[in-house]
Amino acid sequence: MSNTSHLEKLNGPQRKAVTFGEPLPEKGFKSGPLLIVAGAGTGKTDTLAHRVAHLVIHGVDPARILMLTFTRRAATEMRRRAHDITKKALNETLGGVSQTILQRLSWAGTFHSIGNRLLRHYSRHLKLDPQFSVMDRSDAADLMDGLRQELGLAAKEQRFPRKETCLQIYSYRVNTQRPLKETLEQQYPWCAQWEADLTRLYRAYVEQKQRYNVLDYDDLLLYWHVMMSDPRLAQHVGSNFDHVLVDEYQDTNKLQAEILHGLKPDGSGLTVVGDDAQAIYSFRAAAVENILGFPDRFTPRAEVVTLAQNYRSTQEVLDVSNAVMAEAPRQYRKHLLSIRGKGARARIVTVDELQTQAEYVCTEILRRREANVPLKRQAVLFRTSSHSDILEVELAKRKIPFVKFGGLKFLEAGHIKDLMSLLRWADNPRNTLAAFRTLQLMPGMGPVNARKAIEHLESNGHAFAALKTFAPPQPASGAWDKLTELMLALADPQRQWLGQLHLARDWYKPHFERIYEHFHTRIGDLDQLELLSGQYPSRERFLTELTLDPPNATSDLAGQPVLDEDYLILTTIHSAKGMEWDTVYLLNVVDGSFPSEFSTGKPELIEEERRLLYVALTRAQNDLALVVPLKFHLTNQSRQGDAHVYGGRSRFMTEKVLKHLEATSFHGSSSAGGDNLRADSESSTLDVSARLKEMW
DNA sequence: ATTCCCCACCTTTTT
DNA sequence: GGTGGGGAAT
Repeated sequence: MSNTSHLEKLNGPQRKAVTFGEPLPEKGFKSGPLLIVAGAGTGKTDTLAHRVAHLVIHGVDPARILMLTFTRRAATEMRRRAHDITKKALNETLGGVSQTILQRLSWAGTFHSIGNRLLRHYSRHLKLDPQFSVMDRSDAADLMDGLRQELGLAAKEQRFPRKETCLQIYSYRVNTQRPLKETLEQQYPWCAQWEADLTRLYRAYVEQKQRYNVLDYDDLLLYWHVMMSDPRLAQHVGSNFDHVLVDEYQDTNKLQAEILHGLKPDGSGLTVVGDDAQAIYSFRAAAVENILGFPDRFTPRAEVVTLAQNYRSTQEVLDVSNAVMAEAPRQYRKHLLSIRGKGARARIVTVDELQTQAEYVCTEILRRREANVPLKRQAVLFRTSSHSDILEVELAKRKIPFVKFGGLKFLEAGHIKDLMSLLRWADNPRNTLAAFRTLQLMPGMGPVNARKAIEHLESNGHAFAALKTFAPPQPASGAWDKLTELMLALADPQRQWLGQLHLARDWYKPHFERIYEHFHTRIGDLDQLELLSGQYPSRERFLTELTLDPPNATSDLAGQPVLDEDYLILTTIHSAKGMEWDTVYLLNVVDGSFPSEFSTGKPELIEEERRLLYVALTRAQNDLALVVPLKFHLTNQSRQGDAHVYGGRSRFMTEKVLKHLEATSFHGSSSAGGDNLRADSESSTLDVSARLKEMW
């Protein structure tokens, strides 16, 4: 094959990973199982994308290439890179690309979203109604809570686990495929006494979901998994794909590994990429054993290619990262080597308190920007979403635009859930959870009447026409007739999606204004939701994809135009994985916050925190600053109280690590004087009285 | 049966 | 600052 220009920029191991296997005589490409162990910044996603391009060049149908990842953000990135690189490679080797080839490269996404697609497609083989709704986490918790009350578990004399805990246990047990007893003993020992009750609860939970025709996140994997445990179905599903490529393999769990195994039992065409040092999802039942044990799952063993050449960061940045990992008791000997040379020394900056930290970061960001590093090339990372609160205020004050990833819960807001419920119900009349919420939006409709109405509908085969024959309580009667009309309109299969959200909003408006005291502050969200709805081709796609892929940044809510401008990135470390920036600031490098106080109990949790730190550090290309606020307000303490702790630099900042860091400190305005005011005589004088008059 | 009001609790990380 | 639970008023 002379078509090799796409390989030119790759190093040896990368090229080996990209080309592993052999072209088939006619067209197509055959390969055995392949594991790519790739340290941070070694170009793993790029390598994966090049491999996709390589397959396509050799005539593999892009529609028969399945690309899976664990997180949404990685899925987006993988899709984008695969698309770009394939396009480029095809242009160079074949002298042109037909757009349809690229469009066929559509099987790329998270395990959950691909699961959703496959389940809807294969639903009739699974006795599954393809109109199923996908519940988000809080829907699932609501459902769990209802059953918890119903079964009388809430009123135990001894405290029964809370709904979130119940759900966590359930999810962990499902994703690890281990017995409940074992899950309880090892992960939730304080709940071990409730094994029998929990089993009862979970059985009811599963039954209820089936009755409502709803699936939770775990079900998307679980149903897929069940589908793959039937050899004939598994063979059928697997035969859709010649190649399966998985990114972030270290974060997959048992269920996902078994799904892969079912898709490609002999490992043919299976490529997985990962880095054991970046495993940070054990709380989601991720199993590092997946990646460690991958080669031996197959006979002959899977090929292993290791990438250690780091393209991203300067050696100074890598020195710090290597030093942190070197202290992990369980040694991951992977010494990252930069091809970029030494670079600037990474800094550890001490500030007196959180406000100063915010000021320091803002000051530095602007300074870097003057040095021609645009805001987009800079990022602020933190352990927990709320850690950026104070910084966000300061950024707003200084008019520095930013986008925040992770933590934000647009879909959790009550008014969004109201509207989503209404649409979910219209989309899936059996979705009683959605119906229950929607019905109670009307005045005079509480749980009891809502249940009556639902029973009435049930006995009429869930036809919305039956709403007409139900007698609602007096205060609801007006709203009731309008709801009947609305639901019939929305349920009409002829009705196009465009405009449905607007119809729903019209009905919702009076209830919205009655229910929420400060409804004005919430109207913007409804506008956003309506705007967002226009981006989806159908109601089902809107509901499902918004649940699986919620707007993850404040920017998504701030509207599109902002995205053309320069903006700073704020992100949790979990959401930052796979990303890179010129300059990275890491907040709160303080014990209790980093590692998180919730993780200080068990050694393996501490180790995960260490890997998390490693992920954070290795995001930086050129400039890295760790910020250590000395006076750290305790979260979770009494609100008015000024409780705080002093000292407590992160335990990961040992002598050996500090050796690679330049220690400095920063004094902000608040530490300058006792009265907290800037000694600043230059500020222009204000004619206050004139200003006040201007207002009228 | 519903609604309203007060109080406790809250905040890891993601699909 | 918001939400969910519990209890009293309507």
